[in-house]
Amino acid sequence: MTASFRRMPEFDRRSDMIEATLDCIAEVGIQATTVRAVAAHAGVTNGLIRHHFASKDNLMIAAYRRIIEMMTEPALAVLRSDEGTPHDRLARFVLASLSGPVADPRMLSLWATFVSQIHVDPTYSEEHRTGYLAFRDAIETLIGQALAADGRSESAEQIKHLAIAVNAVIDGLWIEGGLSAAEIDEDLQIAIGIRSVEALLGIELPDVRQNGKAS
Amino acid sequence: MTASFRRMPEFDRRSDMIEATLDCIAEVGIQATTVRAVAAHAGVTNGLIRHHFASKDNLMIAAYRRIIEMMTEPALAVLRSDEGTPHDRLARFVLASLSGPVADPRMLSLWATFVSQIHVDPTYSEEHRTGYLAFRDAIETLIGQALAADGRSESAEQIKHLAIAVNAVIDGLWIEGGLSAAEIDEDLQIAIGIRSVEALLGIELPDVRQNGKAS
DNA sequence: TTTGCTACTATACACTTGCATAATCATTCT
DNA sequence: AGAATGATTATGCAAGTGTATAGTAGCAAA
Repeated sequence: MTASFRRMPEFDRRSDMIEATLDCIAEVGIQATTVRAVAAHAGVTNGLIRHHFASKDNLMIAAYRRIIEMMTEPALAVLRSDEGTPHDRLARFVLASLSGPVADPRMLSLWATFVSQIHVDPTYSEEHRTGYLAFRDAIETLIGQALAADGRSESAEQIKHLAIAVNAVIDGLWIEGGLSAAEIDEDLQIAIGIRSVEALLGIELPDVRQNGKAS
Repeated sequence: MTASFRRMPEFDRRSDMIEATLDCIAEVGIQATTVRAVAAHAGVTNGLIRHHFASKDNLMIAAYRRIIEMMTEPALAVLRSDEGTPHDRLARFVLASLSGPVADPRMLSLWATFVSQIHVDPTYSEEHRTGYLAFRDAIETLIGQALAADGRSESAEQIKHLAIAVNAVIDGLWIEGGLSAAEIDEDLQIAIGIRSVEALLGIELPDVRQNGKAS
């Protein structure tokens, strides 16, 4: 007997499965994230996964791409938008990196899972590189603009070093938040982030909390 | 036919297997780190692992404990030693966290592997908490002493927030170093770390590079 | 040397794994 | 309506999984 089923557009089904994969990894870990477990989570049979993704590896890579996108998108959106002063945008960049879905502890589990694969499978390594460089370039650009607006004239290399430091604080706070979970207040975390960036760069940032696109 | 073997003291064999487990995880990932793979790496049969560790889970937990120890020991050693000024010790703490075996990219893979398990298995969660708190308390203590030495009088809460920020920079730089591997110079990484801590705390740190126990 | 202990090996078992294959059923095109 | 297409299910397989169990052999004590 064959159970009845609904047909779905290619794209939606793929997304469903990728999302189910992420759910599985976050909930039961990569070891228990089998093709069957993902299928069950997505409400389909395991055979279907192989139909849409040639192999489990492909599914995992697709899931990794999705995670990178979810983690960097909010912050990169700030870079793309030309609204606000450089200081404003820098503050919103920090805010975007430490709040919302990005700050979800679940995201840390997923990120850690894939990071642990980077030195194992070169495919992950490549995916990581792309996302990482985009993120740090964004910080570098924003820092450069903010410093320029203050009439400062750091060298390109100095700016790069500052970007590394700022990137590190953001990453570190993000991890700390994801690991300590409910223990640390998200608002406090953000406040520390803003204050740290101010200290690192020697600038003052406006308060951009909550209202994502304040003018 | 039974192959010949050497008997070893309980402790050494356990250490061997834990080390083999870490090697496996770093080289082939947690998925391929099977009991048999670990046994092969340690040069014993799989049955022996179960003899020394009741289950694979126990082996993994033991491996996690080992990693935590390897990662925090050098820095905590700085805290324990009473040599040098507070500023000196703070600088050496940063140095210890970003150099030597701790900075080995392999360490990042291992760390990420276990972090990805924290939200899955509460056992890992507990192990993590212990190590993490010890580390951040150490930073808090060192910062408090350094600020006091400069005649500053931050509140306990302010110091805690600064510790969170400093911890974040160190963690972030450590990760950045582990992921970018040979791309970033370790000395530069350390220099950025020291400079960042100086900026975050508004203090000046001595140069303690290479000579771990300079006066 | 003999005895006892247990670290250690060898083997097997039940179960899970990713993947393959063939049969179905929903949809679309003519 | 009828045929073609391909998304979807059902089922099976070979390899690999953690673990259990029985036997072997190194080593210490007598």
